[in-house]
Amino acid sequence: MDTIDDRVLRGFDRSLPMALLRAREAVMKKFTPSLRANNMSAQQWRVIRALNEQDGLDISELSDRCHLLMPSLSRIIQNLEKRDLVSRSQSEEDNRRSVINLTDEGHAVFRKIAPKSIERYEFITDRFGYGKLELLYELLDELVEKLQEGGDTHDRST
Amino acid sequence: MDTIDDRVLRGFDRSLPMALLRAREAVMKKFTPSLRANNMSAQQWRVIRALNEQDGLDISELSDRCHLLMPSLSRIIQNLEKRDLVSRSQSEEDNRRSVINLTDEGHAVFRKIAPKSIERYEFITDRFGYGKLELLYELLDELVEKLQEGGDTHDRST
DNA sequence: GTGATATACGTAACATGTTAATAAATATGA
DNA sequence: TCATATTTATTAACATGTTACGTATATCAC
Repeated sequence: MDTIDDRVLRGFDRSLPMALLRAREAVMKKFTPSLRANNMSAQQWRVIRALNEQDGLDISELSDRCHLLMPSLSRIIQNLEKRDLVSRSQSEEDNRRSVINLTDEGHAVFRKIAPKSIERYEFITDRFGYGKLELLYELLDELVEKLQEGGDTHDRST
Repeated sequence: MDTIDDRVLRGFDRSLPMALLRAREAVMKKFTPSLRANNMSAQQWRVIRALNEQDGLDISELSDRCHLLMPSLSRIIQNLEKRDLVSRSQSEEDNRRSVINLTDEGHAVFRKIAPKSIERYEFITDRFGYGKLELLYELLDELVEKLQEGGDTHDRST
């Protein structure tokens, strides 16, 4: 095994990205079947859920809120549109923007899946503990915040 | 906004999968350019890194350690093989298994990228704090453990 | 107003995620 | 031994991740 600069790279299975990935997989694992039973991917569900919270978002805002890149979202919207779960209209003030709305059928799908999502959250809170869950949220938020704070000056690629 | 069973679904941007996703994105963000500069994807790097830790793994073991599904890994190995970063040989005891080894060129790529990875870890530790980082690891591990522990009986899809 | 810039959205091309189906080798049990 | 089941790996097909590029509209500088 190669070592670098007299330092050793953190053990692979102890790396932060892997730990986060594993946690995400564990959290999603038992919820995905509920989605698939309704022909929904996790990403499509994110869009539906975001629109349920606030209807009439444009694609850029959806991209931000769902953490989906524009090209992915573009295809996802087309897919959902084809299935009549969302509808698209032109913005009045800015002709570049498309405004996306949840159709009645879209709302129906949301109401069908949401209880499963709530169940899952309750199960996780139950198993892991409310306090630890809140602590985890705080740590994750703080991590993101600290990594964004000005600089990252050791990398000039931006 | 629809509500379900008198309960409301946790705010979208406060959901656990999203928090984990955001954290992972933040952690990876400044490291990806180092990978791309060497024509490496994050997944390809995982494979290289796993093989550097222990050479001669078969594809199933790589799948476990890298958290890559077999079909993805199958394509990734083919890609790396084409670029002479890994080599493939047949297992003696079990003719179904392929044994994957890092080539000299593969080791060279590892040694080229690894310092950037170490830098990134040090930066994160510096910004976030060693204690908090360890606490985060513990919480993530415990979360995975608690969610796996027998049952998940509220979902019968397995 | 006109021309340069920036923004919103889309497509292209390739890599990966994900489920299903398949082939080949091995293990199991009658 | 032989049929059957299991394991290992691949491919197919489609959705998504990711970067690069194109197009239309909007904004800004002058």
